[in-house]
Amino acid sequence: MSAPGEGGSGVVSAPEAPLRIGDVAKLAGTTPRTIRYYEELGLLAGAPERPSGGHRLYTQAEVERLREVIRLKELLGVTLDELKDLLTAEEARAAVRVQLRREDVHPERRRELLNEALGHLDRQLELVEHRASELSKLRRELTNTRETVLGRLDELASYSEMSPASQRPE
Amino acid sequence: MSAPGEGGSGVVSAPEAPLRIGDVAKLAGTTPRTIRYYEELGLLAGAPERPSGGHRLYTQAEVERLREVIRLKELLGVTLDELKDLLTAEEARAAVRVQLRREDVHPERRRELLNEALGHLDRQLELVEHRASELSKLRRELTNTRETVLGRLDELASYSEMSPASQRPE
DNA sequence: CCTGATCTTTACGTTCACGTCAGCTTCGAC
DNA sequence: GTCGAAGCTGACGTGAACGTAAAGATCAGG
Repeated sequence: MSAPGEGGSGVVSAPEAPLRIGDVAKLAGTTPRTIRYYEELGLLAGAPERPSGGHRLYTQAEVERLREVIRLKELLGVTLDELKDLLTAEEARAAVRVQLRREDVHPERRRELLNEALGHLDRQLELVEHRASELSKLRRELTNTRETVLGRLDELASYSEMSPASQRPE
Repeated sequence: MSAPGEGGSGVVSAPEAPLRIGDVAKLAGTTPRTIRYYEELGLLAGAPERPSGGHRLYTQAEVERLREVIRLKELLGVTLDELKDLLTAEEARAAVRVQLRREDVHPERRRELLNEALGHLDRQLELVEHRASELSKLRRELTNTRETVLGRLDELASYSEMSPASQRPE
């Protein structure tokens, strides 16, 4: 995906042609309205780039972000507000990463930041793991029932073998 | 939970004192309104027992059922209508079980019923397994990130050891 | 039998997560 | 520069899943 060598000008590493809201929507499998809504809620950090005309412009990264938001929404089954909190924490972590890039951060502060990030991660993990385990439980229950049904079918087949009377099932 | 030996009369195996809608709601962690709503949608098979006054009466089994409905709703993240379909299939399977109890069912018919049940189960399993795997994926991603952060913290600790300058973190 | 708590139906209100329409501006391609 | 497609900002509409209020009937205990 993403054809290389597009731009006529000699800019290296693909200048990432700016995407318009409609394109982003299609790429993420949603609608412009939804994107604006998420932006309004603060889920998508209202595209700061609004050159000349008021049209929103996005990069591929924003598409990934949107995809992630949608994915999390579906998987976690939380409200958009709750999701916002989670993502805000996520962004805090990203900010922390930027901070940590610098070498002149006091090691003490470094630890603080890392521990904070750890806390956020653990909160999310708890949520995810709980749901995951519940789902696994349900899955096991269903597979068990399935096995039972299969067993009954086998049993039925055996009987058929023994009594050649009711052969030819179809 | 559920204190044994309650009834004064000598009826064996607990006659299951009939529950009223408010009790059921509390036991299942929801509200009467929700129960009536589910009943209206056909998710709960509108309590056929309405002796004398029009008040609904339930058994413990109905509570379990309600709990299951709520559980599935949360875990599968489907609409109540979709959930109804799933549960209807589930009930079809229950009906099949009753049918299968009888011995005078033609083996051919038996197989049909069992295969039908299998189909329903497989549909549900597909749904559940898909979600479960997606969630596991997310869980893995989060744990990985967590490991990375932990690594950074370790790294930080090592540095502290090497340069005794910035000791005493607190 | 009285009374307060609980239940009944009916019906309108509410929140979430968008859909949709209106009126206007902007983009892009010819 | 013209013109249709796409975007913009309100603003109102909508379906799902209940909440809530009203007006009356019923139940359980003293």
